[in-house]
Amino acid sequence: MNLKELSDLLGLSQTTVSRALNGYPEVRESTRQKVMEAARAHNYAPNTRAKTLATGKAMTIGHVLPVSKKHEMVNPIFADFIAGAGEIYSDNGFDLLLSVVDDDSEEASYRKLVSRGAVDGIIVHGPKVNDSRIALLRELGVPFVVHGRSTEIDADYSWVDVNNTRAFQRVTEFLLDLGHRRIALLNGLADMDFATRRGAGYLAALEARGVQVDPALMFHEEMTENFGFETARKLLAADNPPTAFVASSIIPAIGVRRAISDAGLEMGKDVSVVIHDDALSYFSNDGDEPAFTAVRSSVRQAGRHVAQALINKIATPGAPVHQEMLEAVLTVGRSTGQAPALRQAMEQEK
Amino acid sequence: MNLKELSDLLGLSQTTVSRALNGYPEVRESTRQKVMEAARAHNYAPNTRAKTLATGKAMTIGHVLPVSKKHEMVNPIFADFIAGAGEIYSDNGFDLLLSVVDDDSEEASYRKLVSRGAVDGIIVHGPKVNDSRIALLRELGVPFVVHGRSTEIDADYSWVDVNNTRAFQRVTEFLLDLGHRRIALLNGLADMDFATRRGAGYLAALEARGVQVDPALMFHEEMTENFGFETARKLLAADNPPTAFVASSIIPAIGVRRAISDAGLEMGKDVSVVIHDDALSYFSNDGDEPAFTAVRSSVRQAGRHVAQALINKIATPGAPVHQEMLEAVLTVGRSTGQAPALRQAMEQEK
DNA sequence: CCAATTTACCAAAGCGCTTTGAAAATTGCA
DNA sequence: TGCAATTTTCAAAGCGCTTTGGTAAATTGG
Repeated sequence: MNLKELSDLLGLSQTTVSRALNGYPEVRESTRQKVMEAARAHNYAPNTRAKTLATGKAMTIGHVLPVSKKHEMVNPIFADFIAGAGEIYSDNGFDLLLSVVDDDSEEASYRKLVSRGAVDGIIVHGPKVNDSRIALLRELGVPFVVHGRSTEIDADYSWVDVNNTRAFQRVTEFLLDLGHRRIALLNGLADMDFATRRGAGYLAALEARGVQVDPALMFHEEMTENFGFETARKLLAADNPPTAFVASSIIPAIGVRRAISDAGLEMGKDVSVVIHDDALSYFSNDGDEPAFTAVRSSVRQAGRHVAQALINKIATPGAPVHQEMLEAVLTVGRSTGQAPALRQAMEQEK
Repeated sequence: MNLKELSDLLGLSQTTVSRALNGYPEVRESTRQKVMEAARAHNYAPNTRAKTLATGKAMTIGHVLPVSKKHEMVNPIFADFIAGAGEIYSDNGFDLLLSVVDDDSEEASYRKLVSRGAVDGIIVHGPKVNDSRIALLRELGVPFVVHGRSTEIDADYSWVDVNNTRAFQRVTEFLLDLGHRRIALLNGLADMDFATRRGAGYLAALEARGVQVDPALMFHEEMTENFGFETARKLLAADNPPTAFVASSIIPAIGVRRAISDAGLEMGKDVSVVIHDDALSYFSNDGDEPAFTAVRSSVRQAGRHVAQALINKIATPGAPVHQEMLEAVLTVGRSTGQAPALRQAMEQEK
């Protein structure tokens, strides 16, 4: 069923039917009712491609999912983020175009998305330090919003980010307050912007307290369960092991937990663990007393915010950039406790 | 830059430029070269919407991601599946349209996707027992492929599925061979088709060996880490605890592992665990001796197969249905060992 | 060398919609 | 009742592409 057929059926012109359907005022209310009803009855929905061609708006948002064919990693926060963004798109009549591209052809993929006129706007995932995509998208003149930020780029662009530095400074301070001095950091890949900021927060906390930084306790890797496990296993078996771990995501933290219990130690007593919790749906870390002490910031919520910001940007081209900082909430769970040394000292005092 | 501008620039007609670009024979090779070059130089790519309008093909595959607003779950295998499918789409010039919809309006969403002419084909995720979407999509006459199958529907439709029944029968037999008799099953939601098949495999193995089935050891729930943890915690604390667990995914199994070590037990010795491993990228369970004994079947690979099947179907409308069964590989890891009773018996024999 | 092909290109129609500009129908008011 | 103002409807153009049905130019064969 297309517009012509529907309007022939109703004995009206395509113009009138179109206007009736799209809520224009210059059509009698009784006519509109009839049209609406007929459309519903015949399951008519305007052809997307024709409509977007005529209006010049694609009503589509592009997401590029870079997937390395080498290590086959696909970011686990992606699904939750998309779910959040997708809710907003549905509510606003936008489609979501997902482009899965090989790591090294990401830029070409953005270019093509725009020159094909396939999307009205783009969301940038996982910005790196000094990310070249920002300059590219500005050059292409397409509206975009970054989930995260990119250090060293001072151009004005729209972003929604968690205050990573502050979050990691807080959890590190929290561990320091508990008497921990050797604190390992399991961070994301070094070129990722969020990892840089988290590292900075961690260092700021240590330095503010005059605690010596040990580079041998700082790790940058793909945030797999195995990374957490192997790193913690080695550290715990070595001389002078850390008494606490800061993990960039719940996934490596699960590996850390495994290594701790394999070593016959108890998490929250012998070794403390704090995490950044993205509130992934299959790894809920909530309740009165969550498994992990965490700075939490829902990535699904971030998806909603980013999507809304982009839609606003598309609706109002001239508007100023949208820059939004989300604060992470620090929640204490069962994975942290006083450093063993401090506990002993306090017991002796008694 | 659009076709008209490009052809004016070249002093050629739109027809010729279009044909040159699309590889038709009736254009001189030297002209084609010139056109190609100019297109590249000016970063011309044909407008997707105009092109698809003219050809009548959307060159887009639809995926519907149902997201319950209640429990906010988004299937963690989704991202990996999409990554696999997306690779195939990219290679074949298809776009991926992702529709995030609320649980209860999923059907309406398929309807609209088709009547809007937004997609050439649809992939069905997470089929339930007697899934109504199959009848719906047949009625709509749109090509589709199901990732999984739907019991009780005998209509011919295309699917790619893992042999879930066989896989779970095998792991259950494996545990029985090790002397386990009380084996808990942590399955997915009861209305999911895969859960039904897995349950059937588990039961078939027990029955074949004449082992009494204890319904109190079978659980159907959303496959979260917490489900695994809580279930195992309670079972291990109760009278007559199971000596082995079969988990439908690595995620609840991680919870089971946590409960085991919290109870002061050792996985692989006191309690055995086997899993279905979807080979999620952030939870690699491979290497010489993986953490978990598992039946493995890469969901990313499944994504590739499903996507390819759908593309073929679109290209050849008359072709017979595609039904493909993937077998899962049983790999022995560190999470399984002889049942304590059997071990004792064998030690006495010596 | 000229008719018959073949080659290389082009004008225009059409995909299904929105939107402009105009016409027809209705209403208001003297 | 008559005419201007207003409301309602319509025909046709246009969005950027593909494709049909040509035509002129180049090539071939006898």
